[in-house]
Amino acid sequence: MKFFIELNFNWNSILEFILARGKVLKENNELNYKFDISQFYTDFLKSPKIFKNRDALNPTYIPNNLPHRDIQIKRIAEITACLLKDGVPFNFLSYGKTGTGKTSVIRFVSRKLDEKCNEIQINRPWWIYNNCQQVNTPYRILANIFNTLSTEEKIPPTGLPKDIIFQKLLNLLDDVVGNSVCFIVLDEIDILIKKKGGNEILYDLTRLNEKYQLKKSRVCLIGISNILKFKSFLDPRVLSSFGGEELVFPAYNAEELTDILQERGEIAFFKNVISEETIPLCAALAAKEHGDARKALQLLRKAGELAERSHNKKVSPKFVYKAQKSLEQDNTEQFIESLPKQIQLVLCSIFLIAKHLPNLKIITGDIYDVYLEIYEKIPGVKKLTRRRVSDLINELALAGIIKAEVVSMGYYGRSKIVKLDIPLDQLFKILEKIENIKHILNYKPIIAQNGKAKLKKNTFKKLF
DNA sequence: GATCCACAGGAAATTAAGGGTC
DNA sequence: GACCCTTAATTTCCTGTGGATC
Repeated sequence: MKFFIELNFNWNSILEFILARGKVLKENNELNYKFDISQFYTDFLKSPKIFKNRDALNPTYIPNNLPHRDIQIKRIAEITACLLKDGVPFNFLSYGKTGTGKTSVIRFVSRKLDEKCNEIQINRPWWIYNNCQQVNTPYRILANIFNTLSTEEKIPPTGLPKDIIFQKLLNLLDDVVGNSVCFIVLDEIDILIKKKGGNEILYDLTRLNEKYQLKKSRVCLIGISNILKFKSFLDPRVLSSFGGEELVFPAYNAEELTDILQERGEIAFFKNVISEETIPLCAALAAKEHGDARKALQLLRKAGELAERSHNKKVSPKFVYKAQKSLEQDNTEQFIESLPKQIQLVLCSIFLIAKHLPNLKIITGDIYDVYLEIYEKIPGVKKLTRRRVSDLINELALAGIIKAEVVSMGYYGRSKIVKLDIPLDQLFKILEKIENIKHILNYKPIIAQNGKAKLKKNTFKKLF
């Protein structure tokens, strides 16, 4: 499809071709092909066994050794060690980009600390993990902590006043945690802070020990963030509660990622399954993406699975390249399919303009106009305002589906120029799979019907 | 230098849904 | 059942933007 773009072919004819071809292939497939699941399992069993422990490549797997994180492990061990002598560790913050081992190091230290508590026969601390991307309202954070500690009573998703839950939590902490410490780990804490009430709940949690006078138990707060500058959003009172304790997790380089993959590979695969060049290649590809160890592990796992499916005994570099392509496609497809209907409609509006007017600079006003033309074609979808559609465009840009750049055209106003960041044909194939959307894909927007893009007082004329 | 355009985007208000208490 | 509470999604209102044009 790349050469189609370069030669500037007419998209209508291309899409008609794709549609027609797709239809023929589909019909042929339906007539001649039947998937034999029993045979598939039989064949799968005959394929060489290459995975010894597949879970070792999961991001949640904590190995017995974490390479290149000794400094951070030592620092957290120093902060938390006082617990072994009846002390209360300081609250602290950890920073680092995605896949730099922040959560893994904390889980690793928590496991070692638990083992030591068992060894010297003192009460083990509680560890409560809260990912603020999923649980990010004050109410839900309190409910999550309560529900983790409580085996009987559970807090519902909504309904109770916050102060009631707070009081229940205080009682529960003393009952369940007893004379020990409860570590509350707030992953992606920056998301919480940007939300209304985020600073207040942090303030309350950091003051549990003093202000609310827990009788027996103690609480220690650990904040984890991907954003180095997030402290600027913190309330000074909250910031002071973290006592200046901070840990930075630098990104891994290719050599460090190679070491990590080497160790995990030995746990995950049977001996001599991985080609010599495979691990350095995975490491190099992941290092390009900000040294993300999670990506590197995902790549190695997918490469292994592809080799297994094609009955190969070796995980060679060709499977790494295939895995990379497959992961990118899978992620985009899954993401778009899981989007709410309204945002899918906005994306569909952009698609229709790009399809029918490939040379047009797409602006927010055009997108909204096309959105107004198509939203009624989907049952149960109500019209959104321009303001909301503007936010949805931003969400698509944030997800990397489109590129959006604010430009000023002086006397002709200010708008956003939007460009698709994935190939048009790939987007077509994804949208075609969405039940309520697929029938709109052949619609021709009014701006394409009369051959005139939005030109208010010749606005954006110079952009053509 | 004032005016204008077409929005961008922040903040507060509103709405609907889910749930609890009395 | 009335009322209270929370949440997420959305609307409404508003100010800001920045460079071409007047």
